Amino acid sequence: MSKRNAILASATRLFSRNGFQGTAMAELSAITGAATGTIFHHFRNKEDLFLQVLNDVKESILDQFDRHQQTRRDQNGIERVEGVVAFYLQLAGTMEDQFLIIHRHDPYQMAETSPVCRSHLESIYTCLLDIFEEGIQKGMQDGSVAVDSPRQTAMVLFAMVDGIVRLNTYRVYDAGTLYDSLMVACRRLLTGSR
Amino acid sequence: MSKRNAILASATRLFSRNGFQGTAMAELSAITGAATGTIFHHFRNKEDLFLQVLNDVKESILDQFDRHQQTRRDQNGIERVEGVVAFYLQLAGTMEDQFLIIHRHDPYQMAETSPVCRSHLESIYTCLLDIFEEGIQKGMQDGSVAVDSPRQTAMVLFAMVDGIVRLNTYRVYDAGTLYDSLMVACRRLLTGSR
DNA sequence: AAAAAAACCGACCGATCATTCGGTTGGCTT
DNA sequence: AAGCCAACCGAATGATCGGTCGGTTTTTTT
Repeated sequence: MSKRNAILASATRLFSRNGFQGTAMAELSAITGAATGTIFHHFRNKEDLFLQVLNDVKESILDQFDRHQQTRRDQNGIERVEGVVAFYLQLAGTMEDQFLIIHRHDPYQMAETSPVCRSHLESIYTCLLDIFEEGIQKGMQDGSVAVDSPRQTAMVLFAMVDGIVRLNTYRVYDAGTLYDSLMVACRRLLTGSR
Repeated sequence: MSKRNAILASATRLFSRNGFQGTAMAELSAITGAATGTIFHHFRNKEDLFLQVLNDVKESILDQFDRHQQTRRDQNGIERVEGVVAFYLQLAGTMEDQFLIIHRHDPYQMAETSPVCRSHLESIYTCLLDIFEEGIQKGMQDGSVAVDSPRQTAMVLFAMVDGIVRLNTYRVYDAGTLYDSLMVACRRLLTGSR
């Protein structure tokens, strides 16, 4: 692995665990074995490094969902939505660091001054909401889903699933056993019945 | 207002807007007019100050919900739950700073080393979940709510409502128009129908 | 193999950080 | 009025921070 990629990988872990301000370039240097000069040779400054990390996070998450979408073309609406929800929960576990970064306040704070950062965040949310909405709309056509507004339902659904993921990462309560309840809630939300 | 309270008030705003590490004691000193020596006279260190702020956040949030609960003794189960959801959304607007603090990663990170911090967080979540669960259980008795597990449903419901609040504060998408959709989702989740 | 370019190094810099400390003030008790 | 103590002050401190720079090594190009 090139030094640049090693820096990016370690930065992802440090930013997700300790946050933007809690991550020292000296620590990143010590972990990767790259001199601080090398880090600043590859990245203009700390914010630029964070932006590159966020870009990788965006690309890997969107890539995962694109791949998932292509394998589920035969399912009906509600099956697709439930599949996406399950896949989201699974990804939040396997790509913990990436999800932690977009769950922290760092990128949203940076988005207030950096259009690039805002663009990354919007890409992620647009993609996720589109996928939820697509399943809902398909369900409205094949009769497996009955809601008023597909977009708003997608947002509420996303807020619910993402909220569960957060409860899980915060570890104040054990939300790990909520999988079944979440699925029941998801089905109720989309059909109005069990 | 005493200097101590002025420090606490300004610290709440700074911690919520800029986070724990993004808040400088010198800035707090400049805003409040208190010398840095005065701040450290009232609070052992920065973490102690944050803990006091979090304690105030806990007390004010719990106080608000206690007061709200006492005025709704006549409603049936689902009305109470919907009332709590609406009140939660309203509070998230009027007590924006307090909610921002418990939405940041700062307290959860501190909770890993500080039992006091963890205790505050648990108090908040326990109280909120208990209130949701109480309404659900009342609804199961009077027939207005039909779910399997009241506690798990309370968690899913809370995750959904809190997720909407987060979507709102992050401002990547305008979630301000989701009020009606959230209420519909809430009702469906609790009854299995519109 | 020579030259050019890119990757890499680590000592160094100025700024900023949380925290300390010796001293002053003002109200309360005796 | 004397004594006391908590509130308050702000200059000073040592550590740490992001970032720079002049130089060396490695890779690519010609």
